[in-house]
Amino acid sequence: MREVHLTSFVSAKMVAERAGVSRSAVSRTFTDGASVSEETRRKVLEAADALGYHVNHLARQLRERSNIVCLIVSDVTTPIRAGMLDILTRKLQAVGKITVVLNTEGDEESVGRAMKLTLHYRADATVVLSGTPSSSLVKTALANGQEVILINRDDRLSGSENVAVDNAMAAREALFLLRRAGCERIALVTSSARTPSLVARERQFVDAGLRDGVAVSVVEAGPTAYRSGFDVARRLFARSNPPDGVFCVTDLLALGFMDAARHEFGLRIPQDLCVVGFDNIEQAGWESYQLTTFEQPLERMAGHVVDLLTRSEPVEGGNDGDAAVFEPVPVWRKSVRPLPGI
Amino acid sequence: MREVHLTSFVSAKMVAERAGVSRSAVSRTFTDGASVSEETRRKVLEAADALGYHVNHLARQLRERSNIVCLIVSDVTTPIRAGMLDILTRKLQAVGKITVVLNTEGDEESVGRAMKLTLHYRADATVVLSGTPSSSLVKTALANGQEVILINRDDRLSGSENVAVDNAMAAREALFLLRRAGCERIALVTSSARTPSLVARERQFVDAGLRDGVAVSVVEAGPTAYRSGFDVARRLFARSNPPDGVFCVTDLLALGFMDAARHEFGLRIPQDLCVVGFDNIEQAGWESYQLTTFEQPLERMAGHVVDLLTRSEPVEGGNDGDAAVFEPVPVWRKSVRPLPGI
DNA sequence: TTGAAAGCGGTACCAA
DNA sequence: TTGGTACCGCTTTCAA
Repeated sequence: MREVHLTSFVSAKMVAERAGVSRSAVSRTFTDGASVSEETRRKVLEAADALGYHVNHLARQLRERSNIVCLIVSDVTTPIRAGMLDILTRKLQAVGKITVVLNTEGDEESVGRAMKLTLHYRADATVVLSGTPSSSLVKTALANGQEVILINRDDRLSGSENVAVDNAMAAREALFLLRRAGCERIALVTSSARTPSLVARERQFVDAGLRDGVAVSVVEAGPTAYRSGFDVARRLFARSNPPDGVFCVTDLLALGFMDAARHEFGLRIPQDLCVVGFDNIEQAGWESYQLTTFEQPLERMAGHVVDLLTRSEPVEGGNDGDAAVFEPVPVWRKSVRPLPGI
Repeated sequence: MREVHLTSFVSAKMVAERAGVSRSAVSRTFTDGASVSEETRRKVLEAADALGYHVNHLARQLRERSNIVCLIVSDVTTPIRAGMLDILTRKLQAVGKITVVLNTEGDEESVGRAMKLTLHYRADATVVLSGTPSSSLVKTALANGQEVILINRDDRLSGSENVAVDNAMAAREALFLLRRAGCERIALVTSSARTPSLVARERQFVDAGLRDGVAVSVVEAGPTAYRSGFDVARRLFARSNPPDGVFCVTDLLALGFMDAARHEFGLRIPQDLCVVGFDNIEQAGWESYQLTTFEQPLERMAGHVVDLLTRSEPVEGGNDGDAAVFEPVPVWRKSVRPLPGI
């Protein structure tokens, strides 16, 4: 490789000229399974290397798919989101797709803008991690031959594919753990972000309580964040009749809750208070927390997304079947008493 | 909007046909400052809406820039990286650019593959958050008219632009804090990932010690992670003559270190042990840690990146000037004794 | 195996 | 203001 200083991308034409062959020859050299003689191929590769040529995949897509996947997401700094993003980008890259991250505020308008961008950039697929796109935009996307995959948004939008985690199962199990530990005043801490999957966790937990004949008090924190969990615990334990067993719909809330309980009120966990979370973010395993929680099987969920995007024959006009739902796996640590009365 | 079911993107031609105008008219309708009559514009917009048309920005790039920026990054789940990614995607979107996230392992080969992708996808710019691209690839990128921005990689690659944080300043200040607190056995905990900026922090801290006449013992943990900090503390405090003041080159290391010191050895922080971190990730402010640290001014750094990418006249053939360096801001919390002997 | 030509979805220029 | 035309970089078909 020698020359530099062009200030603009080198094209196949330039390579062709330098190699003394036709543009077609250059193209063929870079498409597998095309017929080029060893001789031409060598000349082309040499010229390409000298010029620093790379095939323009965007021009290529004028005929085929773009291999672009858009990820619509908010709260990227949140460990669970960052985790999902990490795994998805990896797996997508592994199958030759590139990921455009569209960072939104999660509100309808912002998500709408993002959806339009996915259309502008001819993404093969849109994967929605947060927020809910309007159904008309989903329809447009599908009509344009784009796949739409919704993750952990339990609202079924016609035509989209859905992958989700089994909230009901986690909620039931969480209640079980708390009751087995002998907790008598059980509370559910939820967030002000009423996303479908948070709401599902909440409702299922309360319902499970109803079935068991235990009253669950529901308390709404602020946004899904450490600070919200912290603040809500300060409120709760400053009042009479505070809970002795809590299910937080998110690890982040749980971690904040634990910190306030311990450092502001001197509560011991799990002796005085049992806490269960959800997500199994890395911090839940840190020595200061050792939170018992439920892990979202991100790896498998992302794998499923990739499967959907790579199966040979995408379902015409989208999917109307059920969501693929994955079982969260319980992660037993130390924030819940193992046996009653201990 | 009515019809659906096309399974492939709608083009300007289709809109033109439906609206009964020429392709040019459609194009003009969607480029600002073009001259179209109200009447045609209306017809076009109507047809476009009915068909669900969106301009193909990828085709547009055949003539102009792509407005794609590639972010090369590893360890996305790490709070500091997630934070950078969050801010950058936001700010880039705000100026009409979209972000392709290229998730790498940080090693040369993986970064090299990513660099090639940025060329394939005709990115206007490549921003490297982790790993170091080979200088020949950087040269190729620049030769193709792409801007290359390196963040926190102190190795100067000719032609690239650099933005970094002032490691020397933080290292000096960290030592000052520890010494003022009366620490006598000072250690530096670094990671096995010998990235330029980690190495700089380490070297500068040791040098500052030398100047002050205090010996600093350097201990290398595993990769930059909580667990590494934890393990290294277990090793250190199981031996004679353990440190009483530690600068960890990363908050994540510091947090793990604190947890092991407290929970495995019963050490009190800051009474028995002072700890200083770097990054100011969210978790550093959590009640269980209250880590004194240095904040990377991500907001300003990202702002600078965007400035570089949006200035009207990019420097021909790249930049060879100095890096833009930003001062980390000290965040005083509770992991260091405020005054000697307390 | 090769080169010429057409077409992918746009934009820009030109003459009407 | 409008439509026709050329061209952006690439792949594919077609004839040689």
